[in-house]
Amino acid sequence: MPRLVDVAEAAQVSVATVSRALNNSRSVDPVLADRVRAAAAKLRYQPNAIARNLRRRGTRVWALVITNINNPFYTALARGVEEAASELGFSVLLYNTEEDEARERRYLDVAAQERVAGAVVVPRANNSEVSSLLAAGIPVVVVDRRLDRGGDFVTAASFEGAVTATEHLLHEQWRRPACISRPADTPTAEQRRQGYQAVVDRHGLPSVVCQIPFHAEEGVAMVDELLDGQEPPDSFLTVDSMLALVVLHALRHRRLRTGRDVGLISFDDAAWAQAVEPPLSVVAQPAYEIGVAAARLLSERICGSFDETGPRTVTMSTTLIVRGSSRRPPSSHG
Amino acid sequence: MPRLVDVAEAAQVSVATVSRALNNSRSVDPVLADRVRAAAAKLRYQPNAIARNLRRRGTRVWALVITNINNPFYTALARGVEEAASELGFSVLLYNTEEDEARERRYLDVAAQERVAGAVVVPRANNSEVSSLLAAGIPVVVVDRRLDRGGDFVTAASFEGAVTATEHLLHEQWRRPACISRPADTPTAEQRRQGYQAVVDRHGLPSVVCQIPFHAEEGVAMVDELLDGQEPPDSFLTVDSMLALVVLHALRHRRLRTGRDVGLISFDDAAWAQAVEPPLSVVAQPAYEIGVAAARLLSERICGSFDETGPRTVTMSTTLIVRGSSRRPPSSHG
DNA sequence: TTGTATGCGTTATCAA
DNA sequence: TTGATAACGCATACAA
Repeated sequence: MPRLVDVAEAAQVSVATVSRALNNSRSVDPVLADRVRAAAAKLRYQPNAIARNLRRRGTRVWALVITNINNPFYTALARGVEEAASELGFSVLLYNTEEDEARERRYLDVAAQERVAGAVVVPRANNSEVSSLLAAGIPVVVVDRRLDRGGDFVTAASFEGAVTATEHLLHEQWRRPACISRPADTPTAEQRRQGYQAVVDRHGLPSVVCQIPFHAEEGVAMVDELLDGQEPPDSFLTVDSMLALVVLHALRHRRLRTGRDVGLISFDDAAWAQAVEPPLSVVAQPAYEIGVAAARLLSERICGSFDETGPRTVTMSTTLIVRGSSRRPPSSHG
Repeated sequence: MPRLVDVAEAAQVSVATVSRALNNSRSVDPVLADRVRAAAAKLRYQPNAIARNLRRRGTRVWALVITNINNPFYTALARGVEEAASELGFSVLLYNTEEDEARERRYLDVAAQERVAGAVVVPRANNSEVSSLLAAGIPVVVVDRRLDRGGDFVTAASFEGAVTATEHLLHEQWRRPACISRPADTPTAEQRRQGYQAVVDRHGLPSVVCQIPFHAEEGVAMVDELLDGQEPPDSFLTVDSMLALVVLHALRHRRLRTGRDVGLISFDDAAWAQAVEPPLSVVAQPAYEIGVAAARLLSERICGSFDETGPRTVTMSTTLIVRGSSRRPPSSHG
């Protein structure tokens, strides 16, 4: 690969002039600049980012650490981050932790070693450690799941969304809603569970919570168990779209239909939500916008415009979208 | 951030020894090595990958260029690439082109400038240019969509998969299958269309092809138009799962039911395929495995073990999974 | 405005 | 086995 010196030689100028011309920094004679650009083009010169980074003491790369790339919520978020990053001139390193602590730790260390300019992180749990980044002076924007000690934070209003969803179920006259959630150390899932709990408590209804591990094959079996219980739930709030699929699967086995025999509402407006019959009611999160917002905060921190500002929190509101799956037909009341 | 010299000072040795101890290269006195490791730990030393890369003249980073991160097929593929890369000690830069030529070009240039060790690329079209990478001596593994001039290539058997799917539709006694595809410069979509075409041609049936742009809002309208035609199709083969959603949407409007009024089979076994009623028949592609295979080829090229070997092609076979949506009930024959 | 020369933090070569 | 030192390719301070 051609280097700056090669371009300099071809253009009959010094490396400094080439550097200046190519980075259009300061004043450089238009004639020389043209000669340099021509030479660079002819040689197909691509600046060496490694050397540039070393000299500038910083990369143009962000780390994006997510827990599950198969979850459409996170891919939408990733799209937002990547798009915003790209517009700001940053590349994005993708790290998929698969909800695994060891992997998360390793990835955060690697990101620190790569000297990323900043990181957007969905922590596995609320006690995850982003200190290797912070200690290196690398700004971190925590996303989706709150962190005990982190930097800026962007999330959706999980508690409120769950409250709205649960109240909606009750309003539809369902009387035994269950909450299908995730392990209790998953901040967002836990907040949604609490929102659900607050509502059923207030109505003096029993709380039925099922916490399904992320990698569980037995998710369907766990819901089955619930349905086999003495007083099975008559409706469900699932805290992510993959759990909605689990519930739908369990219901199908028993020929139970949503929007008639049981109620169902889920977090996340998945692409398929309107393809099932009846269409799935959801609490939609602005996943893409969350990603973009995180990117904005990160870029501000990197520019140093908010050096003295403490951690900022951006909470996006969720949207209740009532479709068919949560409705209770009049005939089945009581 | 502490540097090698800081560790050296703390451990009372030279930088060379620190470097050797930390990279456990060559022989270094166990006592000194311990002292070095202790000092490094105490200082929370994180090696500076930028400097290391400059010195070693190469990064431990791959570029992954995909066209649409919202397509579950590509996220599954990305997961495969990322996971394999991580095991091999590489980080992955994610570039999402959104099927946009200019973005693709820009991303490939940036990747070249970042001096990635290799790239896994889903080209937008068959005339996409990966030359900026190849010219830089960066190995490229092309994935999913064939490229006129590229490196190694990993894909699924699109033509054959489409043949199988179309034959299945005919076997179920559907008589006017349509192919819902993508613009003709999308290699994989085009191969699937050709597979479909080969079968209908052989049976003397009319070919009904609808090419829906990637970002089209009017997808549903285009399918509507098909259904409004003089002799509307009685069944559909969609070349990706997002098109299946489009068709399902159009059918719902007309209260047409798959597996009864019309037949439907789609490429890609999306997570929701079994959640619709009836469950969706699909031609499954091993997306994750394609990603892993691409990673393997790339790593072999990087190691230089296949320097003299010409471009290799790996074709994974697809799997026909017949569920309910493609069935034609006996009552509706003829 | 241009050129020379230095240093960014490592690794690797070479001599001790 | 260890240490001093020279690159790696670029950006910039400084001198011209």
